[in-house]
Amino acid sequence: MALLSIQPRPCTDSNCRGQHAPAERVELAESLCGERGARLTALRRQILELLWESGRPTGAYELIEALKLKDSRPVGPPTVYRALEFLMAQGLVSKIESRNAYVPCAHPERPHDCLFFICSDCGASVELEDPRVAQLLVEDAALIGFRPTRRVIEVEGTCANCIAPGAA
Amino acid sequence: MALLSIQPRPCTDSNCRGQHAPAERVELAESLCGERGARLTALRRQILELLWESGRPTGAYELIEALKLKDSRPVGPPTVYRALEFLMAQGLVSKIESRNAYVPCAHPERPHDCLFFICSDCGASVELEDPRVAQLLVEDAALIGFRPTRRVIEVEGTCANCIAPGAA
DNA sequence: TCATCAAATGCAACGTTATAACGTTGTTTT
DNA sequence: AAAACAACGTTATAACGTTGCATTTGATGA
Repeated sequence: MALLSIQPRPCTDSNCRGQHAPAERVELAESLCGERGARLTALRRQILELLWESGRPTGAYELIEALKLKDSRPVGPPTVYRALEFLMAQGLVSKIESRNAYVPCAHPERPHDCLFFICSDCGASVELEDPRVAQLLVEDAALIGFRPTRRVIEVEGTCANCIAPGAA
Repeated sequence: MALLSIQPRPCTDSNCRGQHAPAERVELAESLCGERGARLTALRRQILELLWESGRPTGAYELIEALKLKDSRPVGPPTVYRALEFLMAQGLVSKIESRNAYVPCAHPERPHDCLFFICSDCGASVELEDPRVAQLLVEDAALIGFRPTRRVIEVEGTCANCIAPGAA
């Protein structure tokens, strides 16, 4: 259970290559929800924190376990899934479909069709924005008269760390 | 259960805009497996047929039901999942991750990183190839030192038929 | 302050998707 | 025939997700 190791996590977004601590990210979520009149309750906030602290796509049932450890509050699956639904609706979290797992979004402040690169070795995921890909998908959709609503782009493979394990 | 309605299915692949009947597609699969020394057994073939006949992403348990109806042979989940695994390994079938469902591939004769457009209304899916998207993903992966193995690109939305229901 | 209402959460049961573990069949090779 | 192997069958169970309803919480207004 690496869920409780609080670590900054690299943000490899094409527009932003700094480092962000979970706390910082959660604060941003807080203020965004404030602006929008959406309620980031204690539970929702806690789940978002866990996702930031995890550093890899995390399953709903893993979150349930982590919440049990964190404050001995037992939470059922519906509760967690509802919280995830809220977080996804706010653009704060995305689902990794190929893993049935959830990741926090680096840039919830703007609409985001992200690419996810997921390492088969270590399980870590990296989020990237590429407007060129988004544009091509729009064009391809138009070709067949298709009106897109949601995009899922996930690339599985081996991340830089796991290719060259010397450079931890 | 629309699984047993045998219909040709439009192939909207960027290189091929004709129509293909399921039988034709299964024959191609047969000959490909022959060349490769892979065994397209009765069960595997039957599942591939069902997928071509279905015309939309189809779940493993739906296939189990369809097999029951088709020849009163009861088949368990592991059997179906193994057959799907084989078909995917041969490039004959892809999994639609956002639906937990499976579709036959229009062009198993060559390696294929396909885009899938899935209609939220009618459930139909259309397969498209776009080398430009593939190329961008390769570039983006290189940017972060990532070595890709598998790509999942799925666009949900509304298909042309469901946007303009007059033109059935 | 208190009644009220809606949103959020708790809870039990259930549904769906996928795999583990182990046994059987059937074909090929020797 | 016996060994070796691939495919398939069977049972159970893991993993993921939802429904339906009861309860709590928190904002709003008389």
